[in-house]
Amino acid sequence: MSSRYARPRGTFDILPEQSHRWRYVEECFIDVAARFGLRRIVTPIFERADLFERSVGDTSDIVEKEMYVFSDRKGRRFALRPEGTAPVVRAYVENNLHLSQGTARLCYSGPMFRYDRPQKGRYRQFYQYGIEVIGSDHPAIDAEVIGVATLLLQELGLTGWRLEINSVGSPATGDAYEQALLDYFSPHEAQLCADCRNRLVKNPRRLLDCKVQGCRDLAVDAPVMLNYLDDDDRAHFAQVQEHLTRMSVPFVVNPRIVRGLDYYTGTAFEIIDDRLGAQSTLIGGGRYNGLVGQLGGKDRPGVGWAGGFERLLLALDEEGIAAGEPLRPVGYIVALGEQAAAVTPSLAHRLRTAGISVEFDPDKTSMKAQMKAADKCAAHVALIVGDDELARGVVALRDLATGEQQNLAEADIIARLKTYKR
RNA sequence: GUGGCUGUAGCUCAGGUGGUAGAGCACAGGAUUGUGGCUCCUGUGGCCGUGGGUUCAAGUCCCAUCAGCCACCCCA
Repeated sequence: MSSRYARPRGTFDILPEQSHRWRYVEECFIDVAARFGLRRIVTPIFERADLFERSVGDTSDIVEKEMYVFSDRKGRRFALRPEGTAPVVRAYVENNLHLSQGTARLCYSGPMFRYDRPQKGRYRQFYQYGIEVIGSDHPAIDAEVIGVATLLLQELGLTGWRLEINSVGSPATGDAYEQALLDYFSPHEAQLCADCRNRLVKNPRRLLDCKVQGCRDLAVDAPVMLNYLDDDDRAHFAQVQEHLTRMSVPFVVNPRIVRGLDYYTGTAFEIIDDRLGAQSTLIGGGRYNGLVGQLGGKDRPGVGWAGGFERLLLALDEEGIAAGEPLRPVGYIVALGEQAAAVTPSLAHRLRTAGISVEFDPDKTSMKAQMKAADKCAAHVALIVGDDELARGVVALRDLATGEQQNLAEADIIARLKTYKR
């Protein structure tokens, strides 16, 4: 149970019995993304620490207390990436993608790192998949981006989620709104919980979704962001909704949605599954029209989202969806006697060269043990080779599901095995 | 960073008030000299998370620490 070197807190091993599910889900994501013209981009797992400090916001929890920061041998400050958008935008700017693509459509997946207290659906090294579309402010793009997320969930067979959308406005209207919140809540400061008193100075919008009853009562009559949007933002948001409706993507407007990262502007959305526990956000994202310019590029609008693989798998568990199948060999070679054992490796290699998956275990010698192993690895057929078969130049091919068995010359085996899936 | 619960075999867990460990599953072998799944029998497997303390004696009591789970916070 206790090994000398335990894995770091908040990390996990993906063992073979689970790894096929991860692969399945990732392939499903890539497949859906491809239909939208989203092409894969891969960025380093660590970046200059200030990339995140500037983009995500240096007063955000992420950079204040959750980043894995380290210095290299020359004293440069780096951070294990806590999120995917800033690195993608950095790559967009650095490689001048605005010149080669009209609107860049990108997708990515990989590990992210956040020094959080682990709990259900939250880890220190976790895996995200996400998309970013950079170069257009058109509301159709917002709707399309959201559509990628809902289509993915739909194709995975998931039904227990809901889409909530909001518009958080531009920096200017956002500031005005936050001031309105302060004006509203400040007189009641004494009635707020300790966390909310802190939010008052740090992140006023978070006052809206406090879980403490007293704060919730106050929040009921608080100013609503949507009333502070300027005409452009309001029209944009309305069109996003229109497109979603025409796309038959069900959504609810939730004016309380807050995004935790500073770079968000305009459309914000979350896909929530309440069965996942406290960490119920399956996918979250929104528009970030100032970020590209802020990171030194031409001023280009962007929209995107990210989702957590762990939470997606949790949701699949919740709905009893298998998500792919574990690897199983077509054939398992059962070698009886030393003569057979001597030719088994080469037989296996010829079959594998022909594209057929076969297994055998030279450490098992009894027929019983080998047949059991064939059964356990779920092989479709057992290829039995003993003295009789060797003498006659055949292999006994036993279908493990039906029990039917026949002798075949090696030349015929390959054609026969190819009739089995995988 | 805060709080609650929990750490005993590979896995899931039993082990009143302290007397140096057990089950089921899994695994291995056998019943069945070359035929798996089912059944039965047998067997392997344990620094009882780690360190310290109390005691003649600690899996059991006390302290610390690490880890897991869940929640707060935050977010994917």
